Amino acid sequence: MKKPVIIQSDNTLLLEVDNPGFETARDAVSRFAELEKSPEHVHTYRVTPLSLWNAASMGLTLGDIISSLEEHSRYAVPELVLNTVEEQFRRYGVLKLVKSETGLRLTSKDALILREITAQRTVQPFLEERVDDNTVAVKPHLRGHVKQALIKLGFPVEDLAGYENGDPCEIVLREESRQGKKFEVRDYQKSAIDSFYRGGGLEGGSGVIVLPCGAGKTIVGIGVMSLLHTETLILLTNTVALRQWREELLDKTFVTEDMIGEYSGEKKEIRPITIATYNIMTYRKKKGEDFVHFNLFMSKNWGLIIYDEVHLLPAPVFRMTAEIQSKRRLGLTATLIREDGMETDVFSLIGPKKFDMPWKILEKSAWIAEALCTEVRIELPEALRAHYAVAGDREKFRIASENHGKIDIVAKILDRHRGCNILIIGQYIDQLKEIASRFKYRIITGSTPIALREELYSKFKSGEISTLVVSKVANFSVDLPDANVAIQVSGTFGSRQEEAQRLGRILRPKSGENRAYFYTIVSSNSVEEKFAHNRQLFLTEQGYTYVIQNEEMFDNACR
DNA sequence: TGAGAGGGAA
DNA sequence: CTAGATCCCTCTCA
Repeated sequence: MKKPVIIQSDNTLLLEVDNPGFETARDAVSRFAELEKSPEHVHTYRVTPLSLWNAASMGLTLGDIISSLEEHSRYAVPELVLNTVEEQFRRYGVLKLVKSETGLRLTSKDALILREITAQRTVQPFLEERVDDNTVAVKPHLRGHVKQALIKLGFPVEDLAGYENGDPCEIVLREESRQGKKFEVRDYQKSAIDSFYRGGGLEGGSGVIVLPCGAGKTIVGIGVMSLLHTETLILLTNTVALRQWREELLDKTFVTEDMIGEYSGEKKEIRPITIATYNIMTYRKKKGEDFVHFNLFMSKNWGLIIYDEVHLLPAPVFRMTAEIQSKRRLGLTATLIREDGMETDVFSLIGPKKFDMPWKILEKSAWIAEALCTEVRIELPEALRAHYAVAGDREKFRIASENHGKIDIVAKILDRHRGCNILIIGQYIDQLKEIASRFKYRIITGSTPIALREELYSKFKSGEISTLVVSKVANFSVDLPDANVAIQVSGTFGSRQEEAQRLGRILRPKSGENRAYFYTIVSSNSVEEKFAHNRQLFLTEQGYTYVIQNEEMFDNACR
């Protein structure tokens, strides 16, 4: 039997999808390589420095990686690839930050590399005197800056300088939630908590935990808090998430209401456990002035800072985080991918990836629903084609996205899943309004008042309403109820995390048949196809396949 | 005092 | 890059 992987000397790995060894190879390779392209038959992964460093920090050894490559490769692994893998992998840990009695030290067993590095202009401002051949003193308050500068030179630092303990705060998990339901931390959540707390040698260090939507990231955060027993600052994206965290804390721990503070536009409470939005942290009176609420970081002796949805962290919060490297930091996310090149900042300032679990494995053990993804491709109607041909690039995307023909497909899908809880998700308000009025469904957009949203959500939950039309609000609002069918009629310019979030909407485990359906409708032969494809990359990496159908195939499948 | 609209930011 | 959503502040009105 031919093996599934072809390794090319440019560090890309080609995986044959139809090969019987595909799944095993994919699971092995995705531990240390990133998915780059995923057309039908051959998927391309790339080994990057960052993917190797993350692997290294998760405890994978060079031997593991090389034997994975050799095991799945059809031909001999190119010498060039072996060399780069080895060189990049070894760079993690060449430089270490440690604490001495007198301060912070950068050390390396390799005196030559240390000399070369410390001669760099980008690093020098953060350094003090040389101690010996293998040691340089670092300005203690510039710990984050030096790490950022070094990773940009290609040398990720292993930060062993330790952490300051914050003020104590007792956080004890309940065995029964306040509503009387039995509460148990799931096995994979325990492993996640454990790999954060013990991984890397320093108790309760810093790093990122990656878990799919619906897999209980809040519980992981709370679990870590219950090990550290310290005053904690929690940062998150919006006020709905804020309330959700608060509820979970009250429900799953013995923490009382007066211990939890809300720091947002409305309230400015600072309590042993304080929950704040990123937005307020980045607020300033005028452009270029100081951040008004920066002091929140210093206002208490925090022992742990939790960054929810760490992939959305705004740049100023990175800068603030550089200043507080002696605090323990936990990042939570469903998708570590950032499309803006801040990956190395996450790595050096929050920490390396500590835990990651393929969605498909959670699906197998029924912690999340099984998802069937279908991409339906339809032609642009004759009337639009002429207009499309002469339109500019931006306009083309919009024309393709709002393709009228999509509405007929929506009708067919609705027909097929009669009686299910269905969400119709899209990006353009006009398009969504049209769909809503044609099928007589209620619509929720950013301008829908909170009270009305909640009313519609609860009707949806109770089954009074079977179908809702939602705009981009669906990407953010965590309290959007559970559905088993999602129909995506348009999406943004190829954001992988958006697709993941949207699929996450329907992944909460279902009673009965534990299965969910995700449809995305795309205009064929248009710019939309390319973007749709890019959106799917992350999910493909996680092992989901999109069944691609044209209109005719889709009709046949409906019969 | 609180609700609600409007503006700016990223 | 779009269009959309969010959040925070300030101002106004009752």
